[in-house]
Parts: sequence; C-alpha cells; structure tokens
Amino acid sequence: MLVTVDLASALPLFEQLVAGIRAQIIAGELRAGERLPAARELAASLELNVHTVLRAYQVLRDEGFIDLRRGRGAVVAHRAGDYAQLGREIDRVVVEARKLGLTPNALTALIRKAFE
Amino acid sequence: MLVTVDLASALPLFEQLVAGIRAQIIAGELRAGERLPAARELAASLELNVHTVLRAYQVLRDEGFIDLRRGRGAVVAHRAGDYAQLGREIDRVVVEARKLGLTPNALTALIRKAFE
DNA sequence: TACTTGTTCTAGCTGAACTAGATCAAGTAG
DNA sequence: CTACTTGATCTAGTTCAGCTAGAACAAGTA
Repeated sequence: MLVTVDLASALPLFEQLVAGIRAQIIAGELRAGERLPAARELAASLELNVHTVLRAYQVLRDEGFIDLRRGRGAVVAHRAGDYAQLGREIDRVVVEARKLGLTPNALTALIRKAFE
Repeated sequence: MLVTVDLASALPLFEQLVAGIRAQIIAGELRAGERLPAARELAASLELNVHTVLRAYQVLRDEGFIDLRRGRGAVVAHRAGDYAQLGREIDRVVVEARKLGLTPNALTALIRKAFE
C-alpha cells in the first residue's frame, strides 16, 4: 500500500492519511477483506507517531471504510455501492469550477453548504 | 446582507464568513458593484473582532470576489461566468455521494484530490 | 504462554485562530 | 484644507487542535 504524507501541507497529517487510504479503497486499489499495515508499522515507515495513524484508522472506521479489531488489525470493510458514477460526477463539477476560476477551497465550501 | 456565524463550528470564523458571503455572491443575492458593510461595522454586528472580518475580506479579494480599497470599503467585483450550471453539477454530485453514504468530509476530500 | 495490535490515558510542545489596541495610509465628504 | 471613513499593518496575549511521546491495558492470534 502506497501512502505519502506532506509535512508542509495545510491539511492535518491524519487527514492526509485518511484521504489517501479512502481514495484507494474507493478506486478499488484496496479490496474488501484486504488488510492494512499495523498502525505501529505504518507509523514507522512514514516516520509519524502511532497516535496519528490510529486516529486516521478510527476516522476510516467511523466512515465505514475499514474494520478495526485488536490483535487482528485493520481490514477493508465490505461496502455496497458503485463509485464509478461518483467519479464521473466529480470530474464534471471540477471542470465546471475550473472554468469559473474557483479555488479548491471555494468549491469545497460550496459543496459543503449544498450537503447540509 | 445576512451572514451568521457559529462559534461551536469546527470551521474557523473567518472561513464561515468567507463561505457565507461567497455563496451569496454566487447565488446573485449580492450583485457586482454592491457594497459590503465596513469591516468594523460587520464585526460589531456579529460580535467578532475586526481582524477576523478583515481576514475574511482579504480571502474574498484573493479569490476575486470583491475589491478592497481604503476609505471606500469592500465592493462586489465584476466576475465573468454563469454559476447556474455549477449549481446543478454540485447538486448531482451531492446526491450521488449521499446515495453512497459518504460523509461531507469524505466527499470534499475526494474533490480536492480530483482538483489537483 | 508469548506475541500482535488496537484502545486508552497522561503529558508536553507548537502553530493557527482569535482577540485587543494602536497606528498608518488611501479615499471620501464637508 | 480639514475631518471622517475605512482598509492595512504591527505587536501581543490567550486558547485550542494537532502532533509527539511513553506507558499500561485488552482482545485476538500462534
């Protein structure tokens, strides 16, 4: 599993981990039942604190993307739904936003408002 | 102009101001040339610090939504583009995300990645 | 039984966000 | 010219989220 982290980014480290792993699950690069590296292991390879990785794992669990159990580790959950259509919709909204010269922040803020 | 702020929100106050005003400009509720309240004035009515409002105004200026000049205040900028299509695309992507049980955070993270 | 691995707790550090007050500079209005 | 308005800039103190660190605990595995 390939996940990278940017210390200079404005996004919190645990959010970067969440985003990276979540994107891979949605893209099908990580399949249901597949096991993620142990938190201590991933933390060591990324030179992060265990707590940071664990927090990311807990967010992914809360969102339903993985299952966590002591002794067994983190496993990609079985999740219903086809993400292909979502990907196409996302591409379209990004194209439209770019056309209007919106910043990523502006677009995501608008979407967050529409989500309420 | 109606803008509200939620002290309990995880979003920074200045971001909430930016999002609120930006949304009104895009929705056409605030028109090009129209003047926003003076920073000191808006700060007083929302019980915020002037610096917080000024920061929001500066973000909106950086994004091209308003013009700022000393003595004259903040004025909605003339901006090309039709936002109706964007609104429809946003609605579609939100519907799709809801269908898949995604959280707002998950959706915005995916969009941010697609924007890169 | 020994090991793995997530869970929980305490604790300290850092930087962003917010507030506060003061001063400056560009523009407006009399 | 003068007084007022209003954004720009600077310093400074407080609070809180994020990150790190270390330890002990509990559920599961071999």
